[in-house]
Amino acid sequence: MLKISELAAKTGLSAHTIRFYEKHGLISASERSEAGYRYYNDADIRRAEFVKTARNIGFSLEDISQLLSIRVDKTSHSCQEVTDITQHKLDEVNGKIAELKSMQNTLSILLESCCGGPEKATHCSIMEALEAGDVKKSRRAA
Amino acid sequence: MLKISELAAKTGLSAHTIRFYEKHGLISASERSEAGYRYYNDADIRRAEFVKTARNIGFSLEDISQLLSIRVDKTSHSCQEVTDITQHKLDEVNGKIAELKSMQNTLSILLESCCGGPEKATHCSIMEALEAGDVKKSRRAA
DNA sequence: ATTGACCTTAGAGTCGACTCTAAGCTTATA
DNA sequence: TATAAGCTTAGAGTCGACTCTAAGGTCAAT
Repeated sequence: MLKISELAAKTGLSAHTIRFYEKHGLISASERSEAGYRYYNDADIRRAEFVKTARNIGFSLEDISQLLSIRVDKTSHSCQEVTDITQHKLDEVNGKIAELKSMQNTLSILLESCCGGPEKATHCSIMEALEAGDVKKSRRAA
Repeated sequence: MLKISELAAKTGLSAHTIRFYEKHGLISASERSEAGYRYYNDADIRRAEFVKTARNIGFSLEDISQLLSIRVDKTSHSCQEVTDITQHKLDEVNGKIAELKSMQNTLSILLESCCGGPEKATHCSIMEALEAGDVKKSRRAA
């Protein structure tokens, strides 16, 4: 049985974050001391580590919530449900990458065009490009 | 001289956003009607379009603020200042891409490992990987 | 017995970039 | 003249994931 700071040390989450996750239903302490201190057993610890792992991969707390509800009753859920969540996340990630690559491309082109020296910015080609507006649009998504 | 909704139509920003940008010192209307209506002249419009272009590329409002202060007095600023902002942004973008690629990689591996079918999730290899915690860490940055 | 480290809670604050609301003028059209 | 569309403001709300604060209770060691 670990106290909250011990679980924090073990998982790398902060005690604050653990309480925050509890408030949002991701984690809980199956026991409390008389004084109200949280005590985490092995199952609690495994669940917390599951959350940490999923978080590290990049799943949102909402995604993790879904994964956890599959986890507690695997026989009522299919592999497809799991891959759906994962695929959806991958699509999201791919979308963001595309967006960022467009930005990267634009920024690289701008940088190549400019001397970058101590010259006055009067004829700076980056400023000119921004004035002219002739830059690819890297639409930012929600 | 354009009214705010006309500037909005012209730039693709919303009137709300234009006022928001004004509050943050990015844009302003050089004239106001007796009733207080904003009126934008050519210089104002060009400035608004500059902001829109920079925003489209992915610069933050803070970055744009700096670019604008260079823009209003180019002789007091060097190309290097402009490239510094641009390079900094590019570094940031590259960092985010690296992060997302790591996520992408992890997610792809997970997806490949799972059948994704209607089978019960009891032995789902994605769930198992999350349980085991043996997944690459894609540290999310600030 | 006292210190100091650790625990509890509800609730507020942070970040960035909007987005919206309410209440009340103004202006254009029918 | 009445209605609707459009403008004004200050200020609040939104999103996600924390992060922190205040005020107080608990526990181990000296």
